[in-house]
Amino acid sequence: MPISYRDIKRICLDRIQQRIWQPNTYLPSEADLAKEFSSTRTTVNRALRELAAEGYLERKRKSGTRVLQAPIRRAQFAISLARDEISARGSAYRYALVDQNLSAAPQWLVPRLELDEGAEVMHIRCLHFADELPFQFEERWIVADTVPNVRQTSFARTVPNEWLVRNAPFTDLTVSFAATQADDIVAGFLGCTSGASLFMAERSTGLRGQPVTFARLYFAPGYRVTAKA
Amino acid sequence: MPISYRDIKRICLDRIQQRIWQPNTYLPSEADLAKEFSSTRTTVNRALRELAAEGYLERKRKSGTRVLQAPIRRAQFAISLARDEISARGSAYRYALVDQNLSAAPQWLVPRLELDEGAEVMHIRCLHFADELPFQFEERWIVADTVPNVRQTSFARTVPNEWLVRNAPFTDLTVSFAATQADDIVAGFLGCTSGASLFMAERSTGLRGQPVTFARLYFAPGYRVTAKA
DNA sequence: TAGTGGTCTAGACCACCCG
DNA sequence: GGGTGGTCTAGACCACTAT
Repeated sequence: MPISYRDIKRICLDRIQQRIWQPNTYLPSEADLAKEFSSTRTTVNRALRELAAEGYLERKRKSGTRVLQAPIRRAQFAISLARDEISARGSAYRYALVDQNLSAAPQWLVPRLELDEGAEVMHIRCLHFADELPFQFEERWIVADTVPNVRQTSFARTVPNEWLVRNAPFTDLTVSFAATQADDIVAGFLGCTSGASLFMAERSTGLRGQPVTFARLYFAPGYRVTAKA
Repeated sequence: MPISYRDIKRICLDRIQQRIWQPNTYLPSEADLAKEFSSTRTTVNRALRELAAEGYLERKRKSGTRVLQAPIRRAQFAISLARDEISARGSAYRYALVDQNLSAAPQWLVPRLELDEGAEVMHIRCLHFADELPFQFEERWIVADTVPNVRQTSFARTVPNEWLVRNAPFTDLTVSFAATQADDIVAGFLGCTSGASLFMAERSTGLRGQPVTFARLYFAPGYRVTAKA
């Protein structure tokens, strides 16, 4: 019964984590490992390639495969739809539109999305509730030239995020997290005190270089985002 | 000249993004695609496997390969050392210890790290400066039983994070982000007003189930973390 | 039961790069 | 120059699962 690349991967990871293979030292060559495991170089290659992709190893032609001192661990934060996040917590989801209107992009947004001066955007403000408590206040701008349908769309009953997934494919995504202070407006919508410290996410997407949408998501106090790596 | 799996991957990604292959529909089988590209199934397999890993496709035996409606985009935040983050911005880095002391773990930390009641921890408070401005205030607890060396270590000139990388390997990592309000102490160290809204990261690591360290990182006002996907 | 992806083998050529 | 990883080919068997 042949040994699988998964087995080889697991064995190698053990050796790394138990420091049998010391940080900053070189592994045996693929050919040698293949002999050791009675396998082929193709199979060993896949195991090591994946361990390198996961940040444990660095591979270079001729030099060989080296154990990284501090494994580069990338924490992944899944930025999902509010509905999914709330459902996953076992809470009831409700959406509510605050208002929407088509107008020229605000000045600060122009450089941010690399818009043309005076480009039309659909501005939407809305709320996401978890068990009838405000969970997230969302402010979003959708570029009308890139997503023409948006001019005729009412978001009274349609969640902007979910509509976009179906109607505006994107290829580029940038997400950032920051802390901010609730102003009177946001505080009102989230039902918190003005000046409260809020977790904020900003998300912009584009389609092959063309700007699609920019969103600011204000989370109710106490929110945190977690990732295991 | 044979076609590479990268070429195939790029062509397939184009077809997905241009909706030539519609969301929720099935791709031709690997064997058919291999014919189309005058390649082999092995090569096509690698291309599709990677696209699936990146969240564009879902693959199942017998059913085939399906285009996902909303590509699952995972934003990756590299959690790096303060020194690296500050250097990357082109600023000068400086470290300063506030204090350190060995004592019993505070009550709230016990369940958090699944410690034994009364376990000894090294408590460290320190600062990271960028161009002489406070950048991050760090409060950290290192479990002495898991990392015995810590009892004899002075962090006056040694950055805890960097020392841990060399002396305490870890296998498990949890990171979370939240917003918090600066109390008087933190405000003093960061040179901001008390009550300011701060971005906070919490990071705990373990070694095969054993707790190693827990850290709270308070960033100076205005900090944000960004990821492209 | 049949079709599809998952994986392994055995061999080959090549690109890169250190000495 | 020579060793190492990167990749492709051609073929095979198997595991899963829809029908």
